[in-house]
Amino acid sequence: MKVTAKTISEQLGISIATVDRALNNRKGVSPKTSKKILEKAEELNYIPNKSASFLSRKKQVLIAFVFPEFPEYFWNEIELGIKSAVADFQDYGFYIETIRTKKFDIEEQLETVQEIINSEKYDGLVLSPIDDFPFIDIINKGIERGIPIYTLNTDSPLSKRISYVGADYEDSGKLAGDLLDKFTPNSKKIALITDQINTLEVKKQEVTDAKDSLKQSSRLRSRHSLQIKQKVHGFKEYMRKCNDKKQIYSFEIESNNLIPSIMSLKDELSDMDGIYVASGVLVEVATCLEQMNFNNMPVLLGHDMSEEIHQFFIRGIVTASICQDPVHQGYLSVRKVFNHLMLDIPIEQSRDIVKLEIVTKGNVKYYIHK
Amino acid sequence: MKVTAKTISEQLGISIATVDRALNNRKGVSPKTSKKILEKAEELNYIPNKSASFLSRKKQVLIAFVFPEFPEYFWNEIELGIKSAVADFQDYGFYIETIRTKKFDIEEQLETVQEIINSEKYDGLVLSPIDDFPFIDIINKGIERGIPIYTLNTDSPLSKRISYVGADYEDSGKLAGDLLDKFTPNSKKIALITDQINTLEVKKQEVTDAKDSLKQSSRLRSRHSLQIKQKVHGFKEYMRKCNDKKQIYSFEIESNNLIPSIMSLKDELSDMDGIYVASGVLVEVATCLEQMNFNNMPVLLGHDMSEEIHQFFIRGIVTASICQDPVHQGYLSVRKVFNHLMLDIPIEQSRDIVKLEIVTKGNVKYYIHK
DNA sequence: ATCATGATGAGGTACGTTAATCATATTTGA
DNA sequence: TCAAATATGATTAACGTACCTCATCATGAT
Repeated sequence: MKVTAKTISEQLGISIATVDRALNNRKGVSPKTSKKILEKAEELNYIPNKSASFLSRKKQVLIAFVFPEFPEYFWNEIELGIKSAVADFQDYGFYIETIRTKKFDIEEQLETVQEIINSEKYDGLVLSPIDDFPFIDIINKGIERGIPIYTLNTDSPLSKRISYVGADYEDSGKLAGDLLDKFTPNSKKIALITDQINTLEVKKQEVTDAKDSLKQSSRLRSRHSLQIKQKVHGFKEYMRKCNDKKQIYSFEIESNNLIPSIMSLKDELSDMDGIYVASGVLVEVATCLEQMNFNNMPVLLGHDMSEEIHQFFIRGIVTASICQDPVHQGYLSVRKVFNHLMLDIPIEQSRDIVKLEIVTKGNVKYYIHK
Repeated sequence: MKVTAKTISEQLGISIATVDRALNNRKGVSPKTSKKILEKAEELNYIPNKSASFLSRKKQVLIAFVFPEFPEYFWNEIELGIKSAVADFQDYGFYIETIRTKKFDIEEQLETVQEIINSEKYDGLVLSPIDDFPFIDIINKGIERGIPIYTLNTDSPLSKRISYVGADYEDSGKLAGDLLDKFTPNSKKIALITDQINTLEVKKQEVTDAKDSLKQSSRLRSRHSLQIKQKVHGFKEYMRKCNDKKQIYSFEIESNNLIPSIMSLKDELSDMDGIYVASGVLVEVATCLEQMNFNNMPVLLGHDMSEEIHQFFIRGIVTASICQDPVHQGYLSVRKVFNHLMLDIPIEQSRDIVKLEIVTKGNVKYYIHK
């Protein structure tokens, strides 16, 4: 019943040593013999025992995970997923260290990544870049120095990162359109709310050295993150294609002055039928909306989950939220790296797109832990 | 960095043999020494290496999974989840066989389970019972004979099954209420559609022998399955508590005459604002509704996912569906049994409730494979 | 003093794979 | 045809845990 390397060796009358050489394609086996062995392995459906393999190989791998501190709830959930994956894999000699950076501080994150690469302590790096462009160069340099780099939750698609695990934000925006459409069947006015991040202004050609992008700190500029741009594009795309009766009003609020800048929109928001908050300020918008206390409260839709948003669900202020199960996302990202580095499953520049899930009052309890 | 049994032995100056005896609480260790060793293990955060442990123990476990053939799409997805879990665990000597039974044939399923228990070939049994009552006795008998029995997707809560992995259907009905409420903000008339299954009429006291319930085959009767009863109860409960403006009209259709009995409801359905299909006949209801082609198509809501339902999403006939990610559910059930049987994680009569997920046209692609 | 009992140590084997060494073919090329 | 290169076999030692036997020593009961 159980097929081991010994089974193959016995059935073919070839020594285990040679079988092993063939299976791990080490030198010293003639092509004929090798072929015979591999065919037999196929025939018997031989699967090498991972436990024995790792035990024997005694390979140890340490991976660094770098992501922001905020939104706290979201990244704590991600960390839960990472932890549960580590529990599964640490027997195989696979270890992980997580390093948190400040949310909006792109320079700190760049420095942290640079330090990690320089330290040569880690066998791999998983990163959630705050912005895409400023990281292209540092990622590519790291890859060239032989350290595998992956992205998580946010991507830097033009870099040479090995793989991305996270959502398709274009799709996320489209789903928001679909939902708002369904929640406001006969209504017309929809608000789209976004805000910006502080990032480094970088043109691709002009950066040739990772240190360069650090030197450019004077050129900090506010703009939409890649993620927001994609959500907004998806949302508008959906509305254009599927629903030409609705009118979209876009509002830009100030990141460092959230509540006042939302409150100042009171008049505009008063006759909206629905509001879509594309960036991570759903709690703030909900807080303001509750204060405004309109006669006809608009449908409010946004992203992500937290204990606060939970409360807004219960009070009926927020109708629904679009989430990517962060625990699963964390687990998946670890698994991806494990497969690549420990099982030598080749990954060529890939994207693992996680599910978009719809959360309302009715199923929120499955999305809140503790 | 790495803590093994040897580390403990060296730090305490006690031989590995004794350390091992203490860690696996075998006899031959004085309480003092044992305490010292266990405390040291705790202090060093010693985690026995699963790989080495399983390799050494050479314990082999074979589990039988028994579930219906239909709905085909759903159970195929479950099987995918099971397979991926098996891929993770087979190195540890954990094997699984799946056995499919006919959907509505409760007698066949009882017989299959009896055969499995009698064969003594399996070290455990995971079962998705078609109905709850008829399985109480056979499960209890199996448990008494020492074979661990678990339920999956549908439960037999009054039996002594070790654990249940699946949804909370009461909650599922409530979520349906919540959604329908949100999709039909200003409307009044809601249809609730159900159908029945053929099951054995069993009173708890009267069955004392598993064979008895087989002998009673003449007493086949139609009634609502536990699952449907719970969904309907949850749905009505939600509507009662949260929305007294809506009127619910219940319709019972004939399981062996689906399409005609739905079509006969044409007049009643014509002025409904929303329809909730609580049992697994969403495709049939959607088919009929599309044919009826009302001026004001009602919002149609049901459960589960399939390629057919996908198509109805695209054509706008079905608005949303409430699902439990079947792949994950399958994976989870395997993991549960693995933890119990291989890691000796004690489970006392437990329920693992899986997430309820909302699927619409906007995120359906994440729920359809191939 | 003798014997049984239990605690402990020492040492070994096994699990399946990896990987090394050394010895023995067999083939290849000049 | 002989040396060099390559293929193969035989043997062995890890990896960390589980579990077995045998020897030793201390304790307390008789």
